[in-house]
Amino acid sequence: MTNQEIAEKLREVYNLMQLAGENRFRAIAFDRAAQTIEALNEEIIKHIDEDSLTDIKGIGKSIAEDIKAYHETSTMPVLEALKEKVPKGLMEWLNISGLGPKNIAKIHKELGITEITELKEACQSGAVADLPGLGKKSAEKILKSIEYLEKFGERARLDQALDIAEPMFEFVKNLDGVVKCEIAGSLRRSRETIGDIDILVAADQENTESIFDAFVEHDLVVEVLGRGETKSSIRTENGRQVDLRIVSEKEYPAALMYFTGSKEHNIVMRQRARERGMALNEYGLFKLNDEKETDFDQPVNARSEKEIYRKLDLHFIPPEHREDRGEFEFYTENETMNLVSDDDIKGVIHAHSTYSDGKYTIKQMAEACIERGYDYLGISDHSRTAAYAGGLTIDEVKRQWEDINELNESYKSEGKEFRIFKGIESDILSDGSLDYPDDILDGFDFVIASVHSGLSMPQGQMMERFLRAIEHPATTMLGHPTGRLLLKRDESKLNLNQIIDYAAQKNVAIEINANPWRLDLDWRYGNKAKETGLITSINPDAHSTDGIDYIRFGVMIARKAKFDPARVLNTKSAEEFKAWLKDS
DNA sequence: GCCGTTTTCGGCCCGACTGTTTTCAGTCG
Repeated sequence: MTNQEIAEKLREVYNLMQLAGENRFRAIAFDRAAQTIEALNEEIIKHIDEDSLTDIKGIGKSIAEDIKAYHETSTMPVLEALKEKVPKGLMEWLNISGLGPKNIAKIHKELGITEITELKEACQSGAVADLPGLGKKSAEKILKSIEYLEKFGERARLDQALDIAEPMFEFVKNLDGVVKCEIAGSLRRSRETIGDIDILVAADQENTESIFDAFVEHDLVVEVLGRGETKSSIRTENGRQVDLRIVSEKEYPAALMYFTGSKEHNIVMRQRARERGMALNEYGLFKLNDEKETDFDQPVNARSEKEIYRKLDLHFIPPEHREDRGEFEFYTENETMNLVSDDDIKGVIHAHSTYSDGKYTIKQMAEACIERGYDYLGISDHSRTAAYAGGLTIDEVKRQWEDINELNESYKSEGKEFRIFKGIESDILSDGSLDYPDDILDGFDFVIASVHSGLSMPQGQMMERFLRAIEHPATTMLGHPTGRLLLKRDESKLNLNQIIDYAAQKNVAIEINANPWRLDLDWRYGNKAKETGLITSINPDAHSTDGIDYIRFGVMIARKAKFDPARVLNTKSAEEFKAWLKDS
């Protein structure tokens, strides 16, 4: 039983409670408990064994009992009771934007339908529009949302979101009257998937009309979802929603903080303001009046996000860390955290060539690295078991080594500092062994051990497999530990906290696979990684020269996961990297 | 359902926008 599994169950309770019309705060308690458990640095099982569940903030007697029941019986009474009450199909309706729990319950109750296909029909037939409190426009909106949901999904990957957000941002930034402009929301926080895109603008009131006009007429816009005095929303051709919010220059810092989120971070910030006799909203920081209400006539002067944090006894919290996962404790004590940045990256580790399933030769990949200013390339093609990906036989490995030697010598003779390291992405076989005999493994400069098959093994077996791979003296690092593909394939069942502990102990790194489909190791394990001193490597897993640029996404995630340059292998120079490989 | 050094009961962040309403409920972030 993983933390993730328990969190999912609790979140299911939260969703079903909303649909059942349960008390809002009771429902929220389950959501908060889920959030807390996801952020734990240790396994929840430990708390069950030690009977210390209620020591965790947000978990009281009742939820502790639910968790224990689930541990013992694989069922949760509160969840089972809700499932009796709420039809399963309705859960999916919650993903339809513009349709919330109240109206879902109403439609279900009045029309007796439970499936999205039925909902679609009811919208088309006019049955939904005839319900009290709903109308023609509501039905149309629901229908359209379903269509987009079916076509594009609920969320987009980081790279997909940036492809829309960046041109949109450039466009808005340069409009007449725009004084300040930034991308806010989950994109500013470097989340691995994005729901919608938020752009914030500071402008004088007389210019807001024309800015909104230009925004809703942008080429990427296919539908205007809303247009108000301070906010407009549009949908782009690839189904993403973009919100543009315009505030005055004075309101900008508080608005930026507000629209950056996360929701959980904002809630804590508002609580902190209240504890200090102030109120924080998107317009600014204000004093409270005698009735403990926001007194808009008494603003507290704060001209930047940094100053708002200072007024609430905090140092500036970088957007990446605004998730209510320990940032308040850290930035009370510390002014900054040293975080890795793009400029720190010196080399490219984990790249494929035409020897296996890469599109370009080793030389072409190396040239692309040189062009981008990197000092070294670690080639790591697939190992022999990965036949589907052209995994290398022992003979091919030996030939590749010769190729690399030759290339390195030619760079040397040309007076170039650049060098190529010999690596392999070795499959971790089902019993946890690596994919070549030891004498071959010893010939590589580095070995990335990855799982590519049997991804859905039971957790116990999978853990044995991973721990054995970590133990192997040839293993330099683990590749994409969970095997997930974002929005497409789930993580393998793992106790990652234990894997991190063991890897750190054995001086084995765990990569942050920077491919935007993966972004694995997940940033949520950043606290655990920091605590254990785990080393990572920001690896593009490049299958082409363009793929090298994935490093950008990896750096975003590494920052979010609180990695400083010293704990990132490829911030080392080639010589330092070589020395580290020898020592480890 | 959870929480607490003003509290063990009574709060729990808060404002914009929309659609369906005649003053507000639902949804969103």
